[in-house]
Amino acid sequence: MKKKILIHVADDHQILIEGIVAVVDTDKDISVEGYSLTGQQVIDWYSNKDNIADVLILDITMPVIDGFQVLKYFQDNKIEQKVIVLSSYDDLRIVQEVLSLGCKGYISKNNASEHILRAIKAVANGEQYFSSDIQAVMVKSLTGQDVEQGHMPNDFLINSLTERELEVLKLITKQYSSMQIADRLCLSVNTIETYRKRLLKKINVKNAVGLAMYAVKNNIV
Amino acid sequence: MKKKILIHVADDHQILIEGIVAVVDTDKDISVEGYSLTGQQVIDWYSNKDNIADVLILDITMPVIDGFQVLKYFQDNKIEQKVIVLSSYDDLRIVQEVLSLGCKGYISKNNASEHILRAIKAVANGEQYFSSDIQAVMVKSLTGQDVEQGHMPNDFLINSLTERELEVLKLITKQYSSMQIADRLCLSVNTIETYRKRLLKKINVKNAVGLAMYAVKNNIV
DNA sequence: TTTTTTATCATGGTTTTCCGTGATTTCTAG
DNA sequence: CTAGAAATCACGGAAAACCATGATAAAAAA
Repeated sequence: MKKKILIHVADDHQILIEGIVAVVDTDKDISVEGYSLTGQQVIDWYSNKDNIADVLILDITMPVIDGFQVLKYFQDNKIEQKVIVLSSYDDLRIVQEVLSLGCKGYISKNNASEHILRAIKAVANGEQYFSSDIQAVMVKSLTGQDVEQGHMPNDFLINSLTERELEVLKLITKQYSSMQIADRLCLSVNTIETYRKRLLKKINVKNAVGLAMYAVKNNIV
Repeated sequence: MKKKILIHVADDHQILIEGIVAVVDTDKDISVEGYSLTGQQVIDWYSNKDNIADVLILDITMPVIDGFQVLKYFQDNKIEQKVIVLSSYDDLRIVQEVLSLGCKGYISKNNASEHILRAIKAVANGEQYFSSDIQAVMVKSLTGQDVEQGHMPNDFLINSLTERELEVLKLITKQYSSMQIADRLCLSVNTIETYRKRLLKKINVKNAVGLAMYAVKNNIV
């Protein structure tokens, strides 16, 4: 008898975990080792025992410590964990980001149930796996087509923002004016305006609204 | 033998439906009649056959036609359907909004699995049901405490925005300037500026960023 | 150590947003 | 029928955001 593939599931919505468990239970080759409801729990688990799971199913959107940070934790601590990211967003930048953080598969929640079993088996087997809609956006971007309402020519990812830029960005989303931000951070207004300009350029949006939308999308807020 | 409670589940994430089915299947008094993956499917279903489900589990966040619109459809067509709203957000305004649209229960996805069975039975029985974290925000608001980072004194709900206002708001979130919006809608720039001002006042935010954040929160975008 | 990045500030000019205030028309609900 | 939304437009002024460009010091990386 073959050894079962052990998976660990991390998602802040318990009900979604139940869904995955239900689907996975229909397959005799896979079994759920355990689950985490927060990013912190995942990190705790991997810091205590040695990793037992063959594959980690990881939600990106979690409060406090999100999927990105969990992946960074693995990277920083040289933990070689096969990870499949589960996300509501089919944004190419997120895909790029998690891939660069060493994740092996990416499936969209929209059609998770039909892809998850194949994804787990593929990744456990050392391959990569992407659900069909994610493949679609990847192909689109390769063929130069517009992806996600049209601002794809950006090499600029979340982590290319510096601490300060991120700080300013957050305050912008709180509707602070440049002057208020300057006061808050004890800096010159000119400096803040410079950050604004840089953010606009880096993120490649037209105005503060674009920055806010970007911040939301990448759950910076 | 008692009759089973029939439920219908609507959520755009298939995997979440599987989760609910898995949980509900553990209870002998409830069974899942069917499910919908889009708001349109829900409406279609209720417009064809006569309603068979005792309770509808409805996700608020769905593309194109969201939960709000489904509830409005019921209201407009005098369909008396017991509905439990399932949401990722514990924002009081959303709770108020769905309640005013005739929904009988509201549970947060965060702890859906522990509340869903009780919620279904309560609602099927003509009662109301709210998951614990939702009750918490309701209590907070009643005791006058701040709910959800502090701007709760607004009588201004999503539906108090007119069609035009909503249209302008959407374009603002797409980073259009007033002039561009005017062009797009074939209106005077002055008119658009008027809408901007009205939106700021109604929603009670400082600037366009605030409008964008509001739009995101209330999934207008 | 040299180069690059980050953080900081500045000047001057253009565009856009924000604010107050008020007016007309059409449509709708009392 | 009439009062009130809703949609439309206008003017003038203040504030804020956006744009271009460049500079300096410290820290980090190569």
